[in-house]
Amino acid sequence: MGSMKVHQFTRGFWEHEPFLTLGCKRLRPLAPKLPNTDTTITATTAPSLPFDLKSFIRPESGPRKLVSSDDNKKDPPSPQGQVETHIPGGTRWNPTQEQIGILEMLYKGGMRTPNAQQIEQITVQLSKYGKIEGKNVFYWFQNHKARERQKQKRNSLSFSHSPRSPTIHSVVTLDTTRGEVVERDNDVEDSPYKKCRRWVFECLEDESRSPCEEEEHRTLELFPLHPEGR
Amino acid sequence: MGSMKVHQFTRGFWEHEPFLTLGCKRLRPLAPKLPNTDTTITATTAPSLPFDLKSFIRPESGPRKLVSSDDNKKDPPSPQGQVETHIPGGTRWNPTQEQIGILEMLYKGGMRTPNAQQIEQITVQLSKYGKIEGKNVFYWFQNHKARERQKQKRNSLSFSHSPRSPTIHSVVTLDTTRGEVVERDNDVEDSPYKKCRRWVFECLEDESRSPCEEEEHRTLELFPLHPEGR
DNA sequence: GCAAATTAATGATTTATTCAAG
DNA sequence: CTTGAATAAATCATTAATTTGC
Repeated sequence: MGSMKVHQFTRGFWEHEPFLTLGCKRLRPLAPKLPNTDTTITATTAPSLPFDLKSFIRPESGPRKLVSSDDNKKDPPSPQGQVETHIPGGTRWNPTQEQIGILEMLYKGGMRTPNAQQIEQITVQLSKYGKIEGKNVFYWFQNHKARERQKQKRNSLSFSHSPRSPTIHSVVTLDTTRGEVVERDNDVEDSPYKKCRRWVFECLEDESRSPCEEEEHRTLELFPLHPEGR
Repeated sequence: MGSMKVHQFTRGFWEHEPFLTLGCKRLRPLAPKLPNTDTTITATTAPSLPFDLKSFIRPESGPRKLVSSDDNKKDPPSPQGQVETHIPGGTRWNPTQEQIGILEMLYKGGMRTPNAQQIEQITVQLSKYGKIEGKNVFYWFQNHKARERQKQKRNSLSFSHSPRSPTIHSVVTLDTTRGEVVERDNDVEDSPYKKCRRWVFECLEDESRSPCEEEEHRTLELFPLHPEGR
């Protein structure tokens, strides 16, 4: 991955400029207060401003965003259209059986919304079984959570008719008493799978000690930060 | 006992809308903020890595929450002496005027959902005016877009009054002719502001133009920064 | 004049919905 | 149809700006 090099130019900032008021907004009705009326704000702005954005903006090699429709103007319209072209060479993640297995394990163990750090760890682990990125993990949890939820809702909603058909899974599933699973790999550490399994439970333990319920508890733990996008 | 979600109801209803607001945006807080060093804070501490994953990962195990006892909120009001007590990366981004200005410029220029690359660039630029991370940019666009939308909806909903007092401002200037905004500013190119403005528009141009270029925007390994629209 | 109490704004997360690859 | 991916809407949480009572 070519890490886009960005050499930082100027160390010195360009004195903050008055930054003329462009789009004004965010006003408070009751604000009879002036901003900094004081000072004409440093007229001393150094003329030397080596600020070559150009190198950043258009590194020749830099691929650009692409918008298929040319006339796709900005402007107010397009509430949400935002046509885009699809990713060229990028295919979507195709999880392997192992990966899914682990993810489900984590999910059943109570993990719902891993934070950045956890995602990273998970990604590292899962990458042993196939190509995967952090965002895949992130999305997986999002989707799985949502879909489990709607599945549940659907079920509870449909039991007015057929008294039995669904009756699926219920909570049972895998017995997540981690002790059971973990106990066997105390000696052999070579098997990546085993290692991973252990790691998984460690991870779970780390995150949520007890909350292993189906309920959608509001996040018990506030994550300080989150991944960039979603 | 179903899990009942308590509705907060603290949302702002009041919203008196003074038509046409031409005030200033985001006044400088009168609060304990340093008048001068305002922009220089965090100058040296920031690692100059343009692309540090750490910025995307949680910075550190910052003190979260740390709620005081619930008995009474009587927090020891720190006297004027030393106000700020927590700078460290535990607080949320507090944009400077310049940053907001640029972001709004971009927004008005049509940018709505910058991709990873763009976010990265923007972040680099904005970091010249204060501490900022990619996710802040990302969130800003999300929020701004959403709030502009609801504001508009609110407006269109309340146009039952004045038969003709259309809030004209919709289309707002913006002329992508690179740097030629409708400012009466001047022609001097030395102004950092101007340079910045040019950069902004280049950035925009970058996005809305370029017919099609295959690329591999996998800039961010870890988390989704919505590489492409859908 | 100040600082706590209020209130409006907005940054950050989570949830719901939608799109499209396979 | 299933499900990865992405966006929008809703919500939570914290901060800045004002009001208010000394």
